[in-house]
Amino acid sequence: MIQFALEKAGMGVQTAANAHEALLRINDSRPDIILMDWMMPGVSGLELTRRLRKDAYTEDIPIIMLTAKVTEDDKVAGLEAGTDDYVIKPFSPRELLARIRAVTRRSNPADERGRLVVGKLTLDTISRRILADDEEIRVGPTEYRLLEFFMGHAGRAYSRSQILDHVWGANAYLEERTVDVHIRRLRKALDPAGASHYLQTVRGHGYRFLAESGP
Amino acid sequence: MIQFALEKAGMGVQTAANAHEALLRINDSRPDIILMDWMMPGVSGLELTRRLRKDAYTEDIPIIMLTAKVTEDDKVAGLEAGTDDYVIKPFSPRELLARIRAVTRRSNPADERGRLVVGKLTLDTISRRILADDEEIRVGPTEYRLLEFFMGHAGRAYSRSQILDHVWGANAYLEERTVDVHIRRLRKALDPAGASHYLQTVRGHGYRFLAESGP
DNA sequence: GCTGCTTGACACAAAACTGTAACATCCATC
DNA sequence: GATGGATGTTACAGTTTTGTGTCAAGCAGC
Repeated sequence: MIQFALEKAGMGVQTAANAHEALLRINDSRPDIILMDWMMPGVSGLELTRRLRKDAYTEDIPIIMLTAKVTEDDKVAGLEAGTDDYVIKPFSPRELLARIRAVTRRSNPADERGRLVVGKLTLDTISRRILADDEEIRVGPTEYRLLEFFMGHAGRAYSRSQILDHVWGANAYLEERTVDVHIRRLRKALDPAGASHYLQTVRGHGYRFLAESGP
Repeated sequence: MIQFALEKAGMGVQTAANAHEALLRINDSRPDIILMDWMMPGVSGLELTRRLRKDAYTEDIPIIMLTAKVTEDDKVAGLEAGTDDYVIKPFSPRELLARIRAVTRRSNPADERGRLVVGKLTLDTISRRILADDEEIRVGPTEYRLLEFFMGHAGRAYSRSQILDHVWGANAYLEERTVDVHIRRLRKALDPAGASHYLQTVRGHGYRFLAESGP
C-alpha cells in the first residue's frame, strides 16, 4: 500500500523483506531515503540504522522509522542511532509523504531552486532544458535523465548496474553495455559545448560526473 | 516594517489583522501570494491555510508562513495543510524577498491591465483576445484556456496529465492524447502569425511554452 | 429540427528514440 | 610489444512517441 502511494507520487520504490536484503539493495542502488519498520525479522531496525550510519556510503541517507508505537526511550535510542523521523502507525499516505518531503528537503536543498549547476552546465528541471553557457543542448529523454542523475550526484562514481537502477528504474532488465551507449550519446551532445569531459570513465567500475572543469 | 520593505520592492501589499479580515480581502482581490503569521488571534494560520486550500478560487495561491519558531511537528502539519514555505523570525527583508520570489516564480502574473505578454504574443484576459503583432488570432474556448495557461506559466515544462489538470480541471477524465490535438489546433492558429514555435514539444514528457532567447 | 461550431477520440503517418550487436580502440599486465 | 579484457563507436531494426486528418457527438442559437 505504501509502495503504491509513493509510486503514485512519482517516486521510485524498492522493497526488502528483511535487514539483510535491505542492505544488499541499499548498497546496490543508493536510495534517496529509507523507510524502515522498527520490527523486522532478524536484525532490528535500530541495529540496521546503526550499521548504515557507520558506513560512509550510506551515512547520509535519511531514515524514517515506521512503528506501531514508540516510547520515549525508544525514541531516544532511535535518534541516537541516527533515525531522522518517526511515523507512527496507523498513518495516512499523505502524512507519510509530508514527512518524506520534510526530511528530504532538509538533507537535499539542491533541487530547491529547480536548477542543478555544475561548472558551465546548467540543468533546469523546471523547463526541462540543458544549458551550457546559455546555449541549449538537446538530448533525448533517457540522456536527460542520465544527466540529471549525474549532476545531482556529481563527484561520485557509479557502476553500470547502479546507473541502470537509478536512471532506468529497479526493474529494468537491460544489458549493462547499454549504459555505455547512452553515455556516448550524452558525450556527443555535450561535446560541441566543450562539456563532454565532465563525464569520466572509471575503468573497471563505471562512470563519474566530475565537478571541476578543465580540459 | 514588512509592508514597507515589500512596497519598496515594487509589490502591492494589503494587510489584515485577523483571519476573518484576511478572508474578506483575499476573496475581494485575489492576491499573488499570502504571508501569514502562524499565531493569529482567533482562527490559527494552520486553520486558515486549510480553508484556503479547500476553495477552488484560492487553492493555488502560494502561502508563506511567518513564525517565531517551528518544530518538526509544526512543519509537517503546515506542509500537510498546504503551506509552501516557512520563514522563521527574526528574518531580514532580503531573506523574505528571496523566499517570495522562489515561491512565486512559478507563474507569470498578468499585468495591471490583465494582459500577458510573451514574445510577440499578447493575451488580453479582459477582452479574451489573442494578439500577435496587433493582429487578432481567433481560437476556440479550449485553445484559449490552453494558451492562457501556457502564457501564465511560460518556460515551464508540463506533462499531459498536468496540462489536463490545469486546463480541463482535476476531475476531467480524458485521453492524454487529446492534449496533443489541442496543441495542434493552437499551433495551427498561431502559425499564420509566425508564432507556433513558442509551443515546444518536450519529448517523453509533454509540452512547454517558451520564447527563444535569440534576438 | 437545422446549422455551424466545438470537442474528444481514433487511426494512420512520420519522426524520434532505444537497446543490441558487431567491430574498433584503448589499456594494464605480463 | 603481445594479449585479453574493458571501453568507445557505429549501424540498425524494432519500438515508442508525437503529428495530423477525419469523424461522430454535443451544444448553442436560430
